[in-house]
Amino acid sequence: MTDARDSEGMEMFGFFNEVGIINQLSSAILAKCLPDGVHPSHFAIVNHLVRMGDGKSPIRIAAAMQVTKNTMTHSLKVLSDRGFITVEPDPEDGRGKLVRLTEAGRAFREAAIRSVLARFGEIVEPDHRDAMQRVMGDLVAIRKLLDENR
Amino acid sequence: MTDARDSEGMEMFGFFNEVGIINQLSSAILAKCLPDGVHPSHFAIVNHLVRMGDGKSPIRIAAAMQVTKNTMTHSLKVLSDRGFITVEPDPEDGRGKLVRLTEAGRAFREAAIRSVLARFGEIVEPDHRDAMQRVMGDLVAIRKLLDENR
DNA sequence: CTTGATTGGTACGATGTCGTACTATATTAG
DNA sequence: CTAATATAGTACGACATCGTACCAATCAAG
Repeated sequence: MTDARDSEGMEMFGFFNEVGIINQLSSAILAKCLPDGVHPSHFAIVNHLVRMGDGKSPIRIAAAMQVTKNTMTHSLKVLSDRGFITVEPDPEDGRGKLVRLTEAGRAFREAAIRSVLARFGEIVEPDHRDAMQRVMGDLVAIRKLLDENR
Repeated sequence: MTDARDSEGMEMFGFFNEVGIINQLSSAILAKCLPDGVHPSHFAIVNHLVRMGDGKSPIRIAAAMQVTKNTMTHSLKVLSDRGFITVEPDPEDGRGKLVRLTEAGRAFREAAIRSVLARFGEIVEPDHRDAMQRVMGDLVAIRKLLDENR
C-alpha cells in the first residue's frame, strides 16, 4: 500500500469520523429538548408524518427513516402508547397498517420544534448556518452515493 | 414564529438529517467489513490506540471516542476477550488502568483497514473524495461548536 | 384454482449505549 | 492528620437497533 493511497484512506476516515461526532453531539442536544422517554428517532417519525403527510404504512416510514421494520414496529408502539399516533389496519391490504397522527402528536411536534430551535438558536451562529448551507450539496451527493451502494 | 425563522430552522434540521443518514450508512458499510462480533466502535478504539499510542487509561479513550466511561468499560471487555488489547492496573494510580495493544490487535487493525479501504474504493469516486475534502473544514468548525456546547 | 414466491408485520434474543448508583483511590481543606 | 471532595472504574437496569425466524396476506405462474 502506497503512502498516497494511505493518506486518501485516512482522509475518508477523517470525514466519516467528523460526521459521526456531529451526529452524536447533535442527537444528544436534541434529546435534551424532548420529554423524558421520547427519543430523537421518535421525534423524527412524527416530524416526517407532519411534513410528508400521515396515513402511511410502517414499512414506508421505516424506509424513509432508514431503519429496519423491526425498529419501526418498536418505535410506533412507543408513539402509540404516548397517544401521538394511531395504528390501524389498512382496509385495502390485509397485511398492512396505516399510521395517523393525533392532535397530541401534532402538538408534541410543535412544542418540540420550538424547544429545539430555541436551544440551537443559543448555540449556532450565522457563520455556522452559512457553513451548513455551504456543505449541504456535497453531503447530499455523498448520502446518495452511500444509499445506492447499501 | 416567522417564515424566515422557520426556514432557517428547517435548514438546520436538514443538515443534521443528512449527517445522521451518512453516519448510519457509512457505519453499516464499515460493519460489513469487520469480523462478526466486532463493532465499528471497537475498530475505532483500536485504530485510535495505534494512531495516538497505547498505554492510555479507559477514561481518556472514552473522552477521545465521545462515549461514556460505562460504554468504554464494556467495549474494552469485548476487545480484551478477543485478545486485541490488555487492560492492567496503572502502577502510578491505584484507581486507574492502562490499555495496551497486543500483536493480534495491531494485525486486526491492519486487516480491517485493508478490507474497508477496498470496499470504499469500490464505492467512492474522485468526485466524492473531493467533496469530502471540501467540506472537512466546515464540518470541523461545526463539530467544535457542538463540542463546546455539550 | 392451486401453488410458490413476495411482502407487511411481529416475536425473540443479542448488542451498543446511556443514566444512576456504588466502591475504591486520590486530592484538597482545615 | 482528618474530613470532604473529586476521580477511575464497575454493576445494574433501561432502551434503541439489528438479525433471524416466523406468520399472514397478496401476487404470480401454471
